[in-house]
Amino acid sequence: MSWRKETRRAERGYHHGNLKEALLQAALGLIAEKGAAGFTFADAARMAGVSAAAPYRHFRDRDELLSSIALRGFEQFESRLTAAWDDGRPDTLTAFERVGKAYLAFAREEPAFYNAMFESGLPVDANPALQAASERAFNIIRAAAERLAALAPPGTPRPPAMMMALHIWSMSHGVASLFSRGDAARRKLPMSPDELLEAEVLIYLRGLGFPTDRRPPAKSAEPPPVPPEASSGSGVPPGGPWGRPK
Amino acid sequence: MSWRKETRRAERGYHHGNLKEALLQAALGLIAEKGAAGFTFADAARMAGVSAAAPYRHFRDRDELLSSIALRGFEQFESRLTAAWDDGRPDTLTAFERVGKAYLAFAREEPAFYNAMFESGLPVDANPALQAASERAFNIIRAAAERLAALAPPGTPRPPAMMMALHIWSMSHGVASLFSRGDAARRKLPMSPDELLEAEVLIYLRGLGFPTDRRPPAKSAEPPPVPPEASSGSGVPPGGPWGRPK
DNA sequence: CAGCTCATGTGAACGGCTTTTACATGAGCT
DNA sequence: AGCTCATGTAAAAGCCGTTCACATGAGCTG
Repeated sequence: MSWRKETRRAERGYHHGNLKEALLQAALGLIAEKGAAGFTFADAARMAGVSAAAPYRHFRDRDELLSSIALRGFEQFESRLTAAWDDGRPDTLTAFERVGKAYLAFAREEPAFYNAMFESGLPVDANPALQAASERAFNIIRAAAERLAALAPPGTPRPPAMMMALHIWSMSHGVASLFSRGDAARRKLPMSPDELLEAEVLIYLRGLGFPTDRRPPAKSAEPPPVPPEASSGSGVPPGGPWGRPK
Repeated sequence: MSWRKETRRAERGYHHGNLKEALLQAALGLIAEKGAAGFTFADAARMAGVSAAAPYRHFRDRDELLSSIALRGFEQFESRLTAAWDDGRPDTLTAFERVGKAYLAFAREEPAFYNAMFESGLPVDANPALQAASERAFNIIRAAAERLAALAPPGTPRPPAMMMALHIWSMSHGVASLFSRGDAARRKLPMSPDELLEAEVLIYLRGLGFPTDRRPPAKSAEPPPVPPEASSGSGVPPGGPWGRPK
Protein backbone atom coordinates (compact mmCIF):
# COMPACT_ATOMS: atom_id res chain seq x y z
CA MET A 1 0.00 0.00 0.00
CA SER A 2 2.89 2.33 0.53
CA TRP A 3 5.66 1.30 -1.89
CA ARG A 4 4.35 0.16 -5.19
CA LYS A 5 7.58 -1.67 -5.99
CA GLU A 6 7.15 -4.16 -3.21
CA THR A 7 3.66 -5.06 -4.31
CA ARG A 8 4.49 -5.18 -7.98
CA ARG A 9 7.72 -7.12 -7.74
CA ALA A 10 8.64 -10.10 -5.71
CA GLU A 11 11.05 -8.69 -3.12
CA ARG A 12 11.99 -5.29 -4.49
CA GLY A 13 15.17 -5.04 -6.50
CA TYR A 14 18.19 -2.91 -5.95
CA HIS A 15 16.18 0.29 -5.89
CA HIS A 16 13.49 0.91 -3.39
CA GLY A 17 11.39 3.28 -5.44
CA ASN A 18 9.91 5.24 -2.60
CA LEU A 19 12.55 5.32 0.05
CA LYS A 20 12.19 8.89 1.16
CA GLU A 21 8.56 8.45 1.99
CA ALA A 22 9.15 5.06 3.55
CA LEU A 23 11.81 6.55 5.81
CA LEU A 24 9.52 9.33 6.91
CA GLN A 25 6.80 6.86 7.78
CA ALA A 26 9.19 4.57 9.59
CA ALA A 27 10.62 7.46 11.57
CA LEU A 28 7.16 8.63 12.46
CA GLY A 29 6.34 5.25 13.90
CA LEU A 30 9.60 5.01 15.78
CA ILE A 31 9.26 8.46 17.28
CA ALA A 32 5.73 7.66 18.41
CA GLU A 33 7.10 4.57 20.12
CA LYS A 34 10.32 5.74 21.65
CA GLY A 35 10.38 9.50 21.39
CA ALA A 36 12.55 11.67 19.19
CA ALA A 37 15.52 11.08 21.49
CA GLY A 38 15.27 7.33 21.20
CA PHE A 39 14.71 7.34 17.48
CA THR A 40 17.61 6.17 15.38
CA PHE A 41 18.50 6.69 11.77
CA ALA A 42 19.74 3.13 11.44
CA ASP A 43 16.47 1.77 12.75
CA ALA A 44 14.49 3.69 10.20
CA ALA A 45 16.70 2.33 7.44
CA ARG A 46 16.29 -1.21 8.76
CA MET A 47 12.56 -0.80 8.93
CA ALA A 48 12.53 0.34 5.32
CA GLY A 49 14.64 -2.65 4.36
CA VAL A 50 17.69 -0.77 3.13
CA SER A 51 21.26 -0.41 4.31
CA ALA A 52 22.26 2.12 6.93
CA ALA A 53 23.88 4.34 4.32
CA ALA A 54 20.89 4.59 2.02
CA PRO A 55 19.05 7.30 3.94
CA TYR A 56 21.91 9.68 3.23
CA ARG A 57 20.77 9.83 -0.38
CA HIS A 58 17.59 11.56 0.83
CA PHE A 59 18.53 13.41 4.00
CA ARG A 60 21.76 15.21 4.81
CA ASP A 61 21.72 13.66 8.26
CA ARG A 62 19.50 12.46 11.04
CA ASP A 63 18.55 16.00 11.96
CA GLU A 64 17.25 16.74 8.53
CA LEU A 65 14.91 13.78 8.71
CA LEU A 66 13.69 15.03 12.05
CA SER A 67 13.19 18.50 10.64
CA SER A 68 11.23 17.12 7.72
CA ILE A 69 8.90 15.43 10.13
CA ALA A 70 8.53 18.55 12.21
CA LEU A 71 7.76 20.47 9.05
CA ARG A 72 5.02 18.08 8.08
CA GLY A 73 3.79 18.26 11.62
CA PHE A 74 3.42 22.01 11.49
CA GLU A 75 1.58 21.74 8.22
CA GLN A 76 -0.87 19.20 9.56
CA PHE A 77 -1.15 21.24 12.71
CA GLU A 78 -2.03 24.30 10.72
CA SER A 79 -4.61 22.48 8.75
CA ARG A 80 -6.26 21.06 11.84
CA LEU A 81 -6.36 24.45 13.49
CA THR A 82 -7.77 25.95 10.31
CA ALA A 83 -10.48 23.33 10.18
CA ALA A 84 -11.28 23.85 13.83
CA TRP A 85 -11.52 27.57 13.42
CA ASP A 86 -13.75 27.16 10.37
CA ASP A 87 -13.61 30.87 9.82
CA GLY A 88 -15.43 31.55 13.06
CA ARG A 89 -18.55 29.51 12.45
CA PRO A 90 -21.10 29.20 13.89
CA ASP A 91 -19.96 31.96 16.21
CA THR A 92 -16.60 33.35 17.14
CA LEU A 93 -16.48 32.11 20.69
CA THR A 94 -17.52 28.56 19.85
CA ALA A 95 -14.99 28.38 17.06
CA PHE A 96 -12.34 29.88 19.28
CA GLU A 97 -12.77 27.18 21.86
CA ARG A 98 -12.74 24.55 19.18
CA VAL A 99 -9.27 25.74 18.23
CA GLY A 100 -8.06 25.17 21.76
CA LYS A 101 -9.47 21.68 21.73
CA ALA A 102 -7.87 21.01 18.37
CA TYR A 103 -4.52 21.95 19.88
CA LEU A 104 -4.93 19.33 22.58
CA ALA A 105 -6.33 16.79 20.18
CA PHE A 106 -3.30 17.17 17.97
CA ALA A 107 -0.94 16.68 20.89
CA ARG A 108 -2.84 13.57 21.90
CA GLU A 109 -3.47 12.02 18.52
CA GLU A 110 -0.21 12.84 16.79
CA PRO A 111 2.37 12.28 19.48
CA ALA A 112 5.13 11.71 16.96
CA PHE A 113 4.55 14.99 15.18
CA TYR A 114 4.09 16.86 18.43
CA ASN A 115 7.27 15.35 19.74
CA ALA A 116 9.28 16.30 16.69
CA MET A 117 7.81 19.80 16.67
CA PHE A 118 8.08 20.76 20.30
CA GLU A 119 10.05 18.22 22.26
CA SER A 120 12.89 17.10 20.05
CA GLY A 121 15.07 20.04 20.91
CA LEU A 122 15.83 20.86 17.29
CA PRO A 123 16.54 24.50 16.60
CA VAL A 124 13.37 25.78 14.96
CA ASP A 125 14.88 29.18 14.23
CA ALA A 126 17.78 27.67 12.38
CA ASN A 127 15.49 26.29 9.69
CA PRO A 128 13.62 29.01 7.78
CA ALA A 129 11.09 26.56 6.36
CA LEU A 130 10.31 25.24 9.80
CA GLN A 131 10.08 28.67 11.25
CA ALA A 132 7.71 29.78 8.51
CA ALA A 133 5.50 26.74 8.95
CA SER A 134 5.39 27.27 12.68
CA GLU A 135 4.45 30.87 12.11
CA ARG A 136 1.68 29.92 9.71
CA ALA A 137 0.19 27.65 12.33
CA PHE A 138 0.38 30.34 14.95
CA ASN A 139 -1.25 32.78 12.58
CA ILE A 140 -4.45 30.77 12.72
CA ILE A 141 -4.64 31.40 16.43
CA ARG A 142 -3.72 34.97 15.81
CA ALA A 143 -6.41 35.49 13.22
CA ALA A 144 -8.96 33.97 15.54
CA ALA A 145 -7.84 36.26 18.35
CA GLU A 146 -8.10 39.18 15.99
CA ARG A 147 -11.73 38.42 15.31
CA LEU A 148 -12.45 37.82 18.93
CA ALA A 149 -10.78 41.04 19.98
CA ALA A 150 -12.97 42.94 17.58
CA LEU A 151 -15.94 41.74 19.56
CA ALA A 152 -14.70 43.14 22.85
CA PRO A 153 -17.52 44.81 24.72
CA PRO A 154 -17.60 48.52 23.97
CA GLY A 155 -17.09 49.85 27.51
CA THR A 156 -13.79 48.13 28.12
CA PRO A 157 -10.43 48.87 26.53
CA ARG A 158 -9.86 46.64 23.53
CA PRO A 159 -7.22 44.01 24.20
CA PRO A 160 -4.32 43.69 21.72
CA ALA A 161 -5.09 40.69 19.56
CA MET A 162 -1.47 39.65 19.37
CA MET A 163 -1.28 39.46 23.11
CA MET A 164 -4.47 37.46 23.31
CA ALA A 165 -3.14 35.06 20.75
CA LEU A 166 0.09 34.58 22.68
CA HIS A 167 -1.86 34.02 25.85
CA ILE A 168 -4.11 31.43 24.30
CA TRP A 169 -1.14 29.75 22.70
CA SER A 170 0.72 29.53 25.98
CA MET A 171 -2.31 28.12 27.78
CA SER A 172 -2.89 25.50 25.13
CA HIS A 173 0.75 24.61 24.96
CA GLY A 174 1.09 24.49 28.71
CA VAL A 175 -1.88 22.18 29.17
CA ALA A 176 -0.82 20.00 26.27
CA SER A 177 2.77 19.68 27.47
CA LEU A 178 1.96 19.07 31.09
CA PHE A 179 -1.18 17.00 30.99
CA SER A 180 -1.91 15.74 27.54
CA ARG A 181 1.27 13.89 26.67
CA GLY A 182 2.93 10.62 27.51
CA ASP A 183 3.18 9.67 31.12
CA ALA A 184 2.31 13.20 32.16
CA ALA A 185 -1.19 12.45 30.94
CA ARG A 186 -1.44 10.00 33.79
CA ARG A 187 -1.20 12.68 36.46
CA LYS A 188 -4.38 12.45 38.42
CA LEU A 189 -6.35 15.54 37.70
CA PRO A 190 -9.71 16.72 38.95
CA MET A 191 -10.76 17.18 35.32
CA SER A 192 -9.69 16.23 31.82
CA PRO A 193 -7.12 18.32 29.97
CA ASP A 194 -9.86 19.44 27.61
CA GLU A 195 -12.07 20.65 30.40
CA LEU A 196 -9.11 22.22 32.13
CA LEU A 197 -8.19 24.23 29.08
CA GLU A 198 -11.76 25.18 28.29
CA ALA A 199 -12.29 26.55 31.79
CA GLU A 200 -8.96 28.36 31.64
CA VAL A 201 -9.80 30.05 28.37
CA LEU A 202 -13.29 30.97 29.49
CA ILE A 203 -12.08 32.52 32.70
CA TYR A 204 -9.43 34.40 30.76
CA LEU A 205 -11.94 35.72 28.27
CA ARG A 206 -14.24 36.76 31.05
CA GLY A 207 -11.31 38.65 32.49
CA LEU A 208 -11.18 40.58 29.24
CA GLY A 209 -14.84 41.44 29.57
CA PHE A 210 -16.28 38.91 27.16
CA PRO A 211 -19.63 37.40 27.99
CA THR A 212 -18.85 33.74 28.41
CA ASP A 213 -22.10 32.08 29.29
CA ARG A 214 -22.51 28.95 27.20
CA ARG A 215 -23.99 29.33 23.75
CA PRO A 216 -27.71 30.04 23.48
CA PRO A 217 -29.71 26.83 23.94
CA ALA A 218 -31.16 26.78 20.43
CA LYS A 219 -29.41 26.31 17.07
CA SER A 220 -27.47 29.03 15.34
CA ALA A 221 -29.22 32.28 16.03
CA GLU A 222 -26.55 34.02 14.01
CA PRO A 223 -26.41 34.39 10.24
CA PRO A 224 -23.59 32.24 8.79
CA PRO A 225 -21.06 34.68 7.38
CA VAL A 226 -19.34 36.92 9.96
CA PRO A 227 -22.34 37.84 12.02
CA PRO A 228 -22.46 41.05 14.02
CA GLU A 229 -22.46 38.96 17.17
CA ALA A 230 -23.67 41.37 19.76
CA SER A 231 -23.27 39.93 23.22
CA SER A 232 -26.18 37.62 23.75
CA GLY A 233 -26.08 36.92 27.46
CA SER A 234 -25.61 38.15 30.96
CA GLY A 235 -21.86 37.93 31.39
CA VAL A 236 -21.75 35.79 34.49
CA PRO A 237 -22.16 32.07 33.89
CA PRO A 238 -24.48 30.18 36.19
CA GLY A 239 -21.88 28.47 38.32
CA GLY A 240 -18.62 29.52 36.73
CA PRO A 241 -16.80 28.08 33.73
CA TRP A 242 -15.64 25.13 35.81
CA GLY A 243 -19.03 23.54 35.83
CA ARG A 244 -21.72 22.86 38.31
CA PRO A 245 -20.77 21.47 41.73
CA LYS A 246 -23.05 18.52 41.01
CA MET B 1 37.08 24.47 45.56
CA SER B 2 35.12 21.51 44.33
CA TRP B 3 37.35 18.46 44.89
CA ARG B 4 39.54 18.82 47.84
CA LYS B 5 41.85 16.11 46.58
CA GLU B 6 42.92 18.08 43.61
CA THR B 7 43.85 21.07 45.69
CA ARG B 8 45.53 19.07 48.40
CA ARG B 9 47.51 16.75 46.22
CA ALA B 10 49.49 17.35 43.09
CA GLU B 11 47.32 15.81 40.34
CA ARG B 12 44.93 13.54 42.23
CA GLY B 13 45.87 9.91 42.67
CA TYR B 14 44.02 6.83 41.68
CA HIS B 15 40.89 7.85 43.53
CA HIS B 16 39.05 10.99 42.73
CA GLY B 17 37.56 11.65 46.13
CA ASN B 18 34.44 13.45 44.97
CA LEU B 19 33.57 11.95 41.67
CA LYS B 20 29.83 11.79 42.07
CA GLU B 21 29.58 15.48 42.71
CA ALA B 22 32.08 16.30 40.00
CA LEU B 23 30.04 14.30 37.49
CA LEU B 24 26.86 16.08 38.44
CA GLN B 25 28.51 19.44 38.01
CA ALA B 26 30.08 18.46 34.73
CA ALA B 27 26.78 17.13 33.41
CA LEU B 28 25.04 20.30 34.47
CA GLY B 29 27.47 22.35 32.46
CA LEU B 30 27.23 20.10 29.45
CA ILE B 31 23.45 20.10 29.47
CA ALA B 32 23.40 23.86 29.71
CA GLU B 33 25.65 23.97 26.66
CA LYS B 34 24.26 21.30 24.43
CA GLY B 35 20.95 20.23 25.89
CA ALA B 36 20.05 16.98 27.56
CA ALA B 37 19.94 15.24 24.19
CA GLY B 38 23.46 16.25 23.28
CA PHE B 39 24.91 15.52 26.67
CA THR B 40 27.05 12.43 26.87
CA PHE B 41 28.13 10.26 29.74
CA ALA B 42 31.62 9.89 28.34
CA ASP B 43 32.02 13.64 28.10
CA ALA B 44 31.15 14.10 31.72
CA ALA B 45 33.69 11.47 32.68
CA ARG B 46 36.32 13.14 30.55
CA MET B 47 35.56 16.49 32.09
CA ALA B 48 35.99 15.01 35.53
CA GLY B 49 39.28 13.49 34.47
CA VAL B 50 38.35 9.84 34.86
CA SER B 51 37.87 6.92 32.52
CA ALA B 52 34.57 6.31 30.74
CA ALA B 53 33.73 3.40 33.01
CA ALA B 54 34.20 5.24 36.30
CA PRO B 55 30.78 6.91 36.35
CA TYR B 56 29.17 3.49 36.57
CA ARG B 57 30.40 3.26 40.14
CA HIS B 58 28.05 6.10 41.01
CA PHE B 59 25.17 5.90 38.55
CA ARG B 60 23.49 2.82 37.16
CA ASP B 61 23.50 4.43 33.72
CA ARG B 62 23.27 7.68 31.88
CA ASP B 63 19.58 7.99 32.65
CA GLU B 64 20.17 7.81 36.36
CA LEU B 65 22.58 10.70 36.18
CA LEU B 66 19.99 12.66 34.27
CA SER B 67 17.35 11.78 36.82
CA SER B 68 19.60 12.89 39.64
CA ILE B 69 19.97 16.22 38.00
CA ALA B 70 16.25 16.52 37.42
CA LEU B 71 15.70 15.67 41.06
CA ARG B 72 18.04 18.40 42.22
CA GLY B 73 16.33 20.69 39.77
CA PHE B 74 12.93 20.07 41.28
CA GLU B 75 14.33 20.67 44.73
CA GLN B 76 15.87 23.97 43.75
CA PHE B 77 12.72 24.82 41.87
CA GLU B 78 10.66 24.19 44.95
CA SER B 79 12.90 26.29 47.05
CA ARG B 80 12.79 29.20 44.63
CA LEU B 81 9.03 29.04 44.42
CA THR B 82 8.84 28.86 48.21
CA ALA B 83 11.04 31.91 48.54
CA ALA B 84 9.01 33.77 45.93
CA TRP B 85 5.75 32.93 47.63
CA ASP B 86 7.17 34.01 50.99
CA ASP B 87 4.03 32.80 52.67
CA GLY B 88 1.93 35.38 50.91
CA ARG B 89 3.77 38.51 52.03
CA PRO B 90 3.26 41.40 51.72
CA ASP B 91 -0.10 40.49 50.25
CA THR B 92 -1.46 37.44 48.55
CA LEU B 93 -1.77 38.85 45.08
CA THR B 94 1.72 40.35 44.99
CA ALA B 95 3.23 37.14 46.26
CA PHE B 96 1.22 35.14 43.80
CA GLU B 97 2.59 37.06 40.89
CA ARG B 98 6.07 36.76 42.26
CA VAL B 99 5.66 33.00 42.04
CA GLY B 100 4.85 33.24 38.36
CA LYS B 101 7.92 35.35 37.78
CA ALA B 102 10.03 32.92 39.74
CA TYR B 103 8.86 30.16 37.40
CA LEU B 104 10.13 32.10 34.41
CA ALA B 105 13.28 33.17 36.16
CA PHE B 106 14.09 29.57 36.93
CA ALA B 107 13.59 28.54 33.32
CA ARG B 108 15.82 31.37 32.20
CA GLU B 109 18.55 31.17 34.79
CA GLU B 110 18.79 27.43 35.21
CA PRO B 111 18.45 26.13 31.69
CA ALA B 112 20.24 22.91 32.51
CA PHE B 113 17.92 22.03 35.35
CA TYR B 114 14.87 23.10 33.40
CA ASN B 115 16.00 21.03 30.47
CA ALA B 116 16.54 17.93 32.56
CA MET B 117 13.24 18.41 34.34
CA PHE B 118 10.93 19.18 31.48
CA GLU B 119 12.64 18.67 28.16
CA SER B 120 14.80 15.61 28.49
CA GLY B 121 11.98 13.21 27.85
CA LEU B 122 12.77 11.09 30.87
CA PRO B 123 9.79 9.32 32.39
CA VAL B 124 9.01 11.32 35.52
CA ASP B 125 6.35 8.89 36.65
CA ALA B 126 8.73 5.98 36.53
CA ASN B 127 10.86 7.47 39.28
CA PRO B 128 8.99 7.85 42.57
CA ALA B 129 11.56 10.24 44.01
CA LEU B 130 11.29 12.46 40.96
CA GLN B 131 7.55 12.34 40.98
CA ALA B 132 7.45 13.26 44.65
CA ALA B 133 9.85 16.15 44.17
CA SER B 134 7.84 17.42 41.23
CA GLU B 135 4.71 17.20 43.33
CA ARG B 136 6.30 19.12 46.18
CA ALA B 137 7.19 21.92 43.80
CA PHE B 138 3.68 22.00 42.41
CA ASN B 139 2.28 22.07 45.91
CA ILE B 140 3.77 25.51 46.42
CA ILE B 141 1.68 26.80 43.58
CA ARG B 142 -1.25 24.90 44.92
CA ALA B 143 -0.92 26.32 48.40
CA ALA B 144 -0.69 29.80 46.96
CA ALA B 145 -3.80 29.19 44.91
CA GLU B 146 -5.54 27.93 48.00
CA ARG B 147 -4.88 31.16 49.80
CA LEU B 148 -5.89 33.21 46.84
CA ALA B 149 -9.09 31.25 46.33
CA ALA B 150 -10.05 31.97 49.90
CA LEU B 151 -10.02 35.64 49.05
CA ALA B 152 -12.51 35.30 46.23
CA PRO B 153 -15.04 38.12 46.36
CA PRO B 154 -18.11 37.03 48.29
CA GLY B 155 -20.71 37.43 45.57
CA THR B 156 -19.12 35.07 43.08
CA PRO B 157 -18.83 31.28 43.33
CA ARG B 158 -15.52 30.29 44.88
CA PRO B 159 -13.16 28.76 42.32
CA PRO B 160 -11.61 25.37 43.13
CA ALA B 161 -8.07 26.06 44.27
CA MET B 162 -6.72 22.95 42.57
CA MET B 163 -8.08 24.10 39.26
CA MET B 164 -6.61 27.55 39.72
CA ALA B 165 -3.26 26.04 40.54
CA LEU B 166 -3.32 23.89 37.41
CA HIS B 167 -4.27 26.89 35.33
CA ILE B 168 -1.48 29.02 36.70
CA TRP B 169 0.94 26.18 36.26
CA SER B 170 -0.02 25.66 32.65
CA MET B 171 0.26 29.37 31.87
CA SER B 172 3.67 29.62 33.47
CA HIS B 173 4.88 26.48 31.83
CA GLY B 174 3.48 27.47 28.46
CA VAL B 175 5.13 30.87 28.49
CA ALA B 176 8.39 29.45 29.78
CA SER B 177 8.51 26.68 27.18
CA LEU B 178 7.49 28.79 24.24
CA PHE B 179 9.14 32.11 24.90
CA SER B 180 11.64 31.91 27.68
CA ARG B 181 13.94 29.15 26.51
CA GLY B 182 16.73 28.67 24.01
CA ASP B 183 16.16 29.92 20.54
CA ALA B 184 12.44 30.23 21.19
CA ALA B 185 13.31 33.16 23.39
CA ARG B 186 14.36 34.99 20.25
CA ARG B 187 10.85 35.01 18.80
CA LYS B 188 9.97 38.62 18.34
CA LEU B 189 7.28 39.44 20.82
CA PRO B 190 5.41 42.63 21.54
CA MET B 191 6.40 42.22 25.19
CA SER B 192 8.79 40.30 27.42
CA PRO B 193 7.84 36.84 28.64
CA ASP B 194 7.56 38.24 32.15
CA GLU B 195 5.13 40.92 31.07
CA LEU B 196 3.26 38.45 28.95
CA LEU B 197 2.75 36.08 31.85
CA GLU B 198 1.90 38.83 34.28
CA ALA B 199 -0.82 40.16 32.02
CA GLU B 200 -2.12 36.67 31.40
CA VAL B 201 -2.40 35.90 35.09
CA LEU B 202 -3.98 39.24 35.89
CA ILE B 203 -6.60 38.85 33.20
CA TYR B 204 -7.29 35.34 34.40
CA LEU B 205 -7.69 36.46 37.99
CA ARG B 206 -9.97 39.22 36.92
CA GLY B 207 -12.02 36.60 35.15
CA LEU B 208 -12.43 34.93 38.50
CA GLY B 209 -13.66 38.15 40.00
CA PHE B 210 -10.52 39.23 41.79
CA PRO B 211 -9.77 42.92 41.94
CA THR B 212 -6.54 43.25 40.01
CA ASP B 213 -5.64 46.90 40.16
CA ARG B 214 -2.00 47.34 41.05
CA ARG B 215 -1.03 47.39 44.69
CA PRO B 216 -1.87 50.41 46.80
CA PRO B 217 0.71 53.17 46.32
CA ALA B 218 1.98 53.22 49.92
CA LYS B 219 3.94 50.62 51.87
CA SER B 220 2.35 47.57 53.45
CA ALA B 221 -1.05 48.57 54.69
CA GLU B 222 -1.55 45.02 55.83
CA PRO B 223 -0.33 43.39 59.02
CA PRO B 224 2.44 40.85 58.28
CA PRO B 225 0.93 37.48 59.19
CA VAL B 226 -2.00 36.36 57.01
CA PRO B 227 -3.90 39.62 56.85
CA PRO B 228 -7.66 39.74 56.32
CA GLU B 229 -7.03 41.35 52.95
CA ALA B 230 -10.34 42.83 52.08
CA SER B 231 -10.40 43.99 48.49
CA SER B 232 -8.75 47.37 48.45
CA GLY B 233 -9.58 48.78 45.06
CA SER B 234 -12.11 49.34 42.35
CA GLY B 235 -11.82 46.12 40.35
CA VAL B 236 -11.15 47.52 36.93
CA PRO B 237 -7.56 48.54 36.28
CA PRO B 238 -6.95 51.87 34.63
CA GLY B 239 -6.13 50.63 31.16
CA GLY B 240 -6.11 46.90 31.48
CA PRO B 241 -3.42 44.58 32.75
CA TRP B 242 -1.47 44.91 29.53
CA GLY B 243 -0.32 48.39 30.35
CA ARG B 244 -0.89 51.83 29.02
CA PRO B 245 -0.90 52.34 25.26
CA LYS B 246 1.93 54.83 25.73
C1' DC C 1 17.75 -2.26 -29.20
C1' DA C 2 22.66 -0.65 -27.63
C1' DG C 3 24.80 2.21 -24.79
C1' DC C 4 25.38 6.03 -21.57
C1' DT C 5 24.52 8.46 -17.38
C1' DC C 6 23.18 9.54 -13.04
C1' DA C 7 20.21 8.87 -9.16
C1' DT C 8 19.97 5.57 -5.81
C1' DG C 9 21.54 1.67 -2.98
C1' DT C 10 25.59 -1.35 -0.85
C1' DG C 11 29.59 -2.72 2.09
C1' DA C 12 33.30 -1.59 4.56
C1' DA C 13 35.50 1.34 7.56
C1' DC C 14 36.26 5.13 11.18
C1' DG C 15 35.44 7.20 15.37
C1' DG C 16 32.45 7.82 19.26
C1' DC C 17 29.19 6.32 22.81
C1' DT C 18 27.21 2.98 26.30
C1' DT C 19 27.77 -0.74 29.07
C1' DT C 20 30.08 -4.94 31.01
C1' DT C 21 33.96 -7.51 32.85
C1' DA C 22 38.22 -8.65 34.84
C1' DC C 23 41.70 -6.49 37.15
C1' DA C 24 44.35 -2.58 39.92
C1' DT C 25 44.71 0.69 43.67
C1' DG C 26 44.74 2.42 48.02
C1' DA C 27 41.83 4.37 52.24
C1' DG C 28 40.37 2.90 56.44
C1' DC C 29 39.95 -0.53 59.80
C1' DT C 30 41.77 -4.30 62.88
C1' DA D 1 51.24 -5.09 58.87
C1' DG D 2 47.63 -6.91 56.58
C1' DC D 3 42.77 -7.21 54.93
C1' DT D 4 38.88 -5.64 52.57
C1' DC D 5 35.99 -3.20 49.83
C1' DA D 6 34.79 1.02 47.53
C1' DT D 7 36.47 3.16 43.69
C1' DG D 8 39.12 3.53 39.49
C1' DT D 9 41.19 1.44 34.84
C1' DA D 10 41.73 -1.01 30.45
C1' DA D 11 39.79 -3.70 27.12
C1' DA D 12 36.14 -5.38 24.54
C1' DA D 13 31.45 -5.97 22.49
C1' DG D 14 27.75 -3.87 20.29
C1' DC D 15 25.32 0.04 18.52
C1' DC D 16 25.16 4.61 15.89
C1' DG D 17 26.19 8.24 12.67
C1' DT D 18 28.70 9.29 8.78
C1' DT D 19 31.71 8.85 4.68
C1' DC D 20 33.59 6.77 0.59
C1' DA D 21 34.43 3.90 -3.19
C1' DC D 22 31.81 1.01 -5.79
C1' DA D 23 27.42 -1.48 -7.77
C1' DT D 24 22.95 -1.35 -9.99
C1' DG D 25 19.56 -0.36 -13.03
C1' DA D 26 15.84 3.28 -14.77
C1' DG D 27 15.37 6.28 -18.22
C1' DC D 28 17.08 8.75 -21.95
C1' DT D 29 19.47 9.14 -26.62
C1' DG D 30 20.26 7.64 -30.89
